[in-house]
Amino acid sequence: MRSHRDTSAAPSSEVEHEAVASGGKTGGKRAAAVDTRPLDGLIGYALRRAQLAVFDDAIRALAKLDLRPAQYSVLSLIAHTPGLRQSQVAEALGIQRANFVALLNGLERRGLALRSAAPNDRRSHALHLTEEGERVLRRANAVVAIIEGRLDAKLGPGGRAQLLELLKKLTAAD
Amino acid sequence: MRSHRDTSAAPSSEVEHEAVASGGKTGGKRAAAVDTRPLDGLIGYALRRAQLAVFDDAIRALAKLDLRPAQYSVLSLIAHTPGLRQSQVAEALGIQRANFVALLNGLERRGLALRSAAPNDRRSHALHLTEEGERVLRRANAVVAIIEGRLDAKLGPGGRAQLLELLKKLTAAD
DNA sequence: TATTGTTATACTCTATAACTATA
DNA sequence: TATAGTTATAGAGTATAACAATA
Repeated sequence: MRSHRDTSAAPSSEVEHEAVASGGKTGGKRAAAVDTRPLDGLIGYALRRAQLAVFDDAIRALAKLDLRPAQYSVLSLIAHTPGLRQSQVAEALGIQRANFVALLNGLERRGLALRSAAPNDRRSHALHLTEEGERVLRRANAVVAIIEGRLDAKLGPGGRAQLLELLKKLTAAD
Repeated sequence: MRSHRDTSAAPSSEVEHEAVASGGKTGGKRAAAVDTRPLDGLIGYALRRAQLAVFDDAIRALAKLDLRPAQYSVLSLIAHTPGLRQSQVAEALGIQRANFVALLNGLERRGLALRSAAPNDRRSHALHLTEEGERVLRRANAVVAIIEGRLDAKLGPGGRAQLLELLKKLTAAD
């Protein structure tokens, strides 16, 4: 997608507007990289860019199983604790229960998860994975392991533990 | 607009709840926290939760200036490098140039930024902040400084530099 | 009365195709 | 032909109100 841009060029604050008459067709008109230093030091900005970069990868990889990250997380939680109710899963993942309905409909329509009667409350549905759901989840777990492994390579030794620790501090309530 | 609900499908199999162990403690009105450990170790998941938590705060704070994070980042870049063209700013922030139009329209309508004639290319618009835009940006910078300061308190000494370093590694192209 | 699942709705964000005017 | 800005549109994601069944 993005063509490689070289030319770092010194971060001079003087911007040269002229030049590069750019009449050339095949030529070398290169877009000078915009100076993003005003934002680079912000945790919020760095966090957003990193999250987008990581999810870009994850979304593409999981798409091969026709799964989106949110669907994967739902399958994962249900598999680990069968019988969870919709509200519980939705709240744990920060999804409004109203929006969780369509998400679960999709998983159920594809035969990956199912709603069954909850034991003590006839308002609730207990959630379970089907055998197909378990199979898809296993394949998804393998995909995720590869993605996370690539991130480890980028982070270097000890990087994962360090990063998880720091992110946990940010996520904790005030 | 997805109003059609799934009437078919749903393997409607008999409700087979054999030994619905109910995950352990049934009863009790306390909302037992869902076990999210299957996800907690994932960089992707931790990154998303942290980003949402941080932005939740940032969105609320910037809303007092009627600014959203994306608008703030645009004002910030234009202020630092006046004369940037729309495509440059959009690409630097990972926004499609088509979507950047409405964003900039909003800033221009409010008198915070303006499009002026670009010197060498009559297709392009050079972007600048108005004086009001500079004023709003200064107030926004103060707001952002407070937010980032709160994050520093959570991260502890050295935490910011460490986190920025790790996030940079994740954002870098392969 | 309160809660669970549900529907409907609206608003933001994002992605893509196509147009225009320039280059 | 290619590029900058623009329009239109569609798809996800998200937030809120309201309703029926049940607690």
